[in-house]
Amino acid sequence: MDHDGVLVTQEKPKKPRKVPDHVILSGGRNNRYWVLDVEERPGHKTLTLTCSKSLHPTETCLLKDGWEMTPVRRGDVVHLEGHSEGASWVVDREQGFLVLLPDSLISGTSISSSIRCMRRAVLGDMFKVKSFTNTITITPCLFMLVGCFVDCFTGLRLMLVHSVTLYCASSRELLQLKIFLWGHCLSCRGQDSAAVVMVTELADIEENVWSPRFGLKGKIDVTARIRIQRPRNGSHRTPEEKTVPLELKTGKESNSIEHRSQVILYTLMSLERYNPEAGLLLYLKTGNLHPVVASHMDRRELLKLRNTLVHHIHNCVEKEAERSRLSRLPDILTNRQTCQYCPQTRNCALYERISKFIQISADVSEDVVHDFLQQETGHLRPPHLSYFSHWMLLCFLEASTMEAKNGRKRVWLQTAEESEKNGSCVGNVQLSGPVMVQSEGVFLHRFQRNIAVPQKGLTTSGLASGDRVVVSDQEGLLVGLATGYLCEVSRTSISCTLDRDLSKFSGVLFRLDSDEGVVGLSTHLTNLSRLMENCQDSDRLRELVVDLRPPEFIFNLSSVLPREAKDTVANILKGLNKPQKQAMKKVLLSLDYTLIVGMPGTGKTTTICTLVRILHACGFSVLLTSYTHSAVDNILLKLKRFRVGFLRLGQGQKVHPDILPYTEESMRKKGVHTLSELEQLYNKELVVATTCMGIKHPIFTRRRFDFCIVDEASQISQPICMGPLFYAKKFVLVGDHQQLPPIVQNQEARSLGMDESLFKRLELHSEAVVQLNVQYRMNRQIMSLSNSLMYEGQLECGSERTATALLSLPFLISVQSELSSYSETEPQHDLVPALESVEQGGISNHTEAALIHKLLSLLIKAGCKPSDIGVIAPYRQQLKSISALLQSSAFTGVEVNTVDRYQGRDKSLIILSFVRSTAEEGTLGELLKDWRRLNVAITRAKHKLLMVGSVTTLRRYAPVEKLLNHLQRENMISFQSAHKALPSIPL
DNA sequence: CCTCTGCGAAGAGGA
Repeated sequence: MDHDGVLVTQEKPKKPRKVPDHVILSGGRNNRYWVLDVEERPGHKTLTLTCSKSLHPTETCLLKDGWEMTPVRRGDVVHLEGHSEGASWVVDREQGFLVLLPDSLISGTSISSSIRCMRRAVLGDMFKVKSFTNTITITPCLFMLVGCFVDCFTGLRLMLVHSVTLYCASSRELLQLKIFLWGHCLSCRGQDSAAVVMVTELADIEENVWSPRFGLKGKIDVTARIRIQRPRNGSHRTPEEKTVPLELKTGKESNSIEHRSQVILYTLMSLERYNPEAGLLLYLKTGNLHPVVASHMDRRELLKLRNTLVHHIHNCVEKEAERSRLSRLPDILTNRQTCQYCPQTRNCALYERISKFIQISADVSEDVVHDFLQQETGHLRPPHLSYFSHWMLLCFLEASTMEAKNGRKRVWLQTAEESEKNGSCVGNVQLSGPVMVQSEGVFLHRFQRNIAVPQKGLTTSGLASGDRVVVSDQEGLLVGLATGYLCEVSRTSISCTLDRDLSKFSGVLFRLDSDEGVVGLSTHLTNLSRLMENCQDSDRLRELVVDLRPPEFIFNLSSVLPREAKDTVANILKGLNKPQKQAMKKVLLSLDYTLIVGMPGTGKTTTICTLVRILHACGFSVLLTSYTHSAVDNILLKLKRFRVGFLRLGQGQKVHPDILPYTEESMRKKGVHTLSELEQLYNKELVVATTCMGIKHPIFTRRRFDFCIVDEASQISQPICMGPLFYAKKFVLVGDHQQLPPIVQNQEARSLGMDESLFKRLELHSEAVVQLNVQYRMNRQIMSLSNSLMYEGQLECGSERTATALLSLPFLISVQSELSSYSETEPQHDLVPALESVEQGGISNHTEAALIHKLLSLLIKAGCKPSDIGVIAPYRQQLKSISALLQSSAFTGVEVNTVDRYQGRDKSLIILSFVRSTAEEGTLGELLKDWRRLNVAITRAKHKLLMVGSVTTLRRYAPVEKLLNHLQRENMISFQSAHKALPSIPL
């Protein structure tokens, strides 16, 4: 503190910071200010702000009467409510609100749960705790019940004076609703008995509200229209009409501060829709209706809580001396009443243990806390705690990068026109035709462009079928009305399935925004937390994953093979090669786990399919998973041909059409009405298949499997990969750590090892590893590249036919003569520098693209089928510039894609464009530094591989350098100039 | 510098 009493909270010197690209600032109603400086004085705080990315002009905001406690920091984005005079705002007891990080929408229940324990609310945001009850439900929830009576009574004027009786058609249950006499504002409270409130209409049920103004979100049980009749001096005044949120509670009538706060928050969220000054709280057990008046004071205090909560959620990682670490959470509350039934006790204790572990211990050493920690985490040893905290940190780092990229805020901060330019939005559409109910809670909508506004077609919008979408109104008042999936995009209309029926908005102009990247890392965190649980499943997995206990095997196959299955198994094994058979044997003998290394082209899918068949024949149950839907379905498509039944879990939209009949969705359509029928469906098949993220399905609250198989395991991060493993006694991971690792966007997280898969971690136990090294894809020369780069000669051809297979080019000779004349006429062309260009969307190389175009023309002319050709590049932008040259119909069928996307696939002929070609000292990108990406790139071709790139630049990448050396040694580089090389394998 | 797939969700209620 200096002599003025100014407390400098930020580190001096104050460097003027640039506003990051992803931050959107604005003035006006949804204003977004960037905090340039925070000046604290006793009793108040002054912020220096700007809503312009150029950092001027600046404004100030004075925070006092408690607002100065808001944990706002330099570099935060805030929203201001109230008014300003001459660019200076005042937020105090009477007026104004400060909303910290308003684009992080916090749910009403999170805030109300923070009233008693802020720590619990923060933990609740990180860890989704699975409820202790059975989550398999068929019976409609309360809201469907209410929905039913809305159907029956909409339009009916209900005369509710003192009490009213409603019949609920679905349950034949009698609901008695006593309607309390109620005055709508505070001053009337004393004369409540004089006012009569009538609910005249139920305007909406389970309305979804996103309120970017207050940084809130929630679902409002009932939106009710009410009439307030206030007699005065015997004479009747005209009744007042109001629309208010009504919160239903089926439990005990507590009228608790949490319940009332929820209602107050709903009044804030719906401020822009109908500006309610109060809401209703209805307890169905007693039928009592409580009015909840939303005073400025209540709203103010709740928003302060929200600000504290959002601060903790956002600052879960802090940086010290260039190194990140987990931040401390709000203090532990040791109130037996509150803590006793808290669902977060384990995480609360875990977090305390790891924060002590990492930081200098705080003063908490009370016996109560000690006992609590002992009880919850006594079973964990230091390695467990450090695994947990390490991965928590990695996940938070990664989440922060994803958050920065998260485009959801564009839905309310950008106009539809602006978003359409990014190709992530379609604006100016309205409902066309009726809304169809597809199934429970799935409503099929069709939208059309508003004809009054002439615009380009919808197919160019960038939205494609299968995308997740959010529907909002065009004006930005009704944000996040519904979410769902796009089904079909045609030139004139768009259809999608939504979670709400929007038919009452006919005529309203909508915008549809793609809703990507909002998954977050809650599955990761929840899995990590689960790994630390004190229970059998978790203890065993923790031993294997964290302690790296060596896996055990038995030696006698006959003890696991049922006698009656022996012949079948022997029969199935016949089609396999040696290493594949070995893999089968190893899995059967394993007591813990097996790792199958599937080198390129070695028949991974076939192997897994066979493995499932064998396990099935032995009567073992199998949980079959992978990270992607397509990988899961690939195996199932093969499995389908044999007589192996299975149940496929997952969104129908994402499942392969041929697998659809096996999904839960289509099974349920055949008639599942009771809980036991549903259980039957879930238990019927020995084989269940889903993605790693699909494990929160209710089936897993009960069922356990003998084996869990995870395909693509080397591409899955540890916290996700372990998810399905909780549900099986033994597991099999299939992958190849020499191919692509899990994608990690955050640089620091990657450097701290987040891209190490479980497959790789466990690989140190070589006794658990079987290698599939016999491949049926590449011919001998192509295979030699990979062998010299990665596999040290381990890769073998499965047959002489594979080894010698060549591309057939029936018209080669005529093209050759043409080619030689071409070279003679334009020899200097190849000496033109082929420099890369850095554009908005990434890096590309137009010269390489042109060269590839030429190569393709020649090859196709020589008789190569376009569908046998794949063009790959590490950079997405390069695909665009190549595809742009391949518009002619002659090229239809040529598949242009990234290296990453080609993993697991092959083509007869592959042309690889390396793209990078910089002048001398240009910076090197990350992509080509990865050995594994290069390995994938060169192992996609069966018969011919053409690589196009600049040798001088590429030599700076260690992996490519090694490859080039090999090519040179083997005399495989056929052409080279100063700036360009065209290595190729002779035909 | 730039590779990309996952996913329902806020809130239900027991003391």
